[in-house]
Amino acid sequence: MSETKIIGLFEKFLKKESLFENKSVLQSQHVPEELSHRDDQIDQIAAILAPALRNDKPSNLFLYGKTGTGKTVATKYISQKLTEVARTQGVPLKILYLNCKLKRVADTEYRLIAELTRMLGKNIPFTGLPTDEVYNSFFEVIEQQKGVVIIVLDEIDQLVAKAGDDIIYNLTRVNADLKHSQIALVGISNDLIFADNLDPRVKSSLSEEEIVFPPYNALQIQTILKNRADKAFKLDVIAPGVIQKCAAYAAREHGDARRALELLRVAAELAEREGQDLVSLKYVDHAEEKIEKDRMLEIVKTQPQQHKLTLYSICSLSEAPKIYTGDAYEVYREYCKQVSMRPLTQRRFSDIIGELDMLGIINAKVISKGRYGRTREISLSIGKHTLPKVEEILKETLMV
DNA sequence: CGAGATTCATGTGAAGTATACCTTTAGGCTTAA
DNA sequence: AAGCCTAAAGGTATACTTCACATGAATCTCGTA
Repeated sequence: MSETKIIGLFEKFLKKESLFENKSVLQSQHVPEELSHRDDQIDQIAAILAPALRNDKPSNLFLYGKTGTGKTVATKYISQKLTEVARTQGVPLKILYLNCKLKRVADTEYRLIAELTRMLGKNIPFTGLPTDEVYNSFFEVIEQQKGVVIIVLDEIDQLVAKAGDDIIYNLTRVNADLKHSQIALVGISNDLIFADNLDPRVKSSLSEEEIVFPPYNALQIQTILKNRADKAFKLDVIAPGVIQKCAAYAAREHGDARRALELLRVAAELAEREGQDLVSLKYVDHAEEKIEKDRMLEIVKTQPQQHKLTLYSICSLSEAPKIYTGDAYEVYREYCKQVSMRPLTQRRFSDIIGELDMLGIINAKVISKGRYGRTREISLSIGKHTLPKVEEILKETLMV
């Protein structure tokens, strides 16, 4: 591309008016002024957490619901209001929000407590300290608050799956030793049956109160989208039917509002990039592909080397009708030799397959082939359009 | 022919090891009085 | 003498390995009809 051409492109970009009035309204972290269709839940949460304003410990709270049903946004919404009121009333109240899914941030006991302590302003090294030492620091900073601390643990199911439920138990018991402060837990889970596999003691203490977030239906998603679109876009840039289509797509997937918003935003971005001044229906389809692709690529990029190599082995077997752990491991060893990396044992390899499965990149289910043993049947859950790009990235970063 | 034993390939749990990183401590060096 | 830096010691979490045992249905075995 010649220089003049590039400059021409920039000029065109600047001349072209953006379709967006305020893009951040469509971002998933955005907390709107008004939350539609969640009045019941919000009232309940507010009622349960309200004692915090009188410096009493609120009940621990447990929120269930599929992804994109507004759990997180409702909690954040209430957190904002609560902290606001607390500040004006001079009540010492602290709300900590932490997403447990974040790998290498909050997926073990140590890391979780360390992160919480950091949030309260005391730095904790990533490793090296005894866990009870970290607990002590945590204790101290909590005690310094001299008030109620509400800890919101988003995607708590992920944490428990990886690190066990003692953490929660410990957290609920911390209160017994606190003199000047109290902590209350708010657990958020996408997994509806998660609590059933919990230690009964933990379960009873965590879910003193429970609130279920039902999925939105297509109509509700539409109103949500409309509300946000009005703020996010300039007048008349959305073709008729686009909002309905986004809502329909999302409703198909258990009423995931987050997904609907993302679809709308990405569709508009694509249209804008192509210099259109109208977001037409076809961009919604493109957006769906792009979102899927970006999500996969993001996950893949951030994997550690060994996981990448594991995934690459599976990719190169993806032509085969059935992939079994043993076969994948053979291929994996070959690649290890090629890039002169010391291969992991099959034991660990098996665990990594399990981890990749949890991430939703692959699908691995344990089957018994009777006389021919027991193994995992592995398949990729990467779409056709995305696979080449994924392989490319793996190849690049692995230098195969 | 059918119930029970066998078998295979790998899942899975527990315990041990290597590595990277933390704090503490002791010793040595510098500095200022 | 006090202050500062460095290196070693002692300790931890995490990722991984080693060892050992568990799994579960296709297949085999063998007694019975």
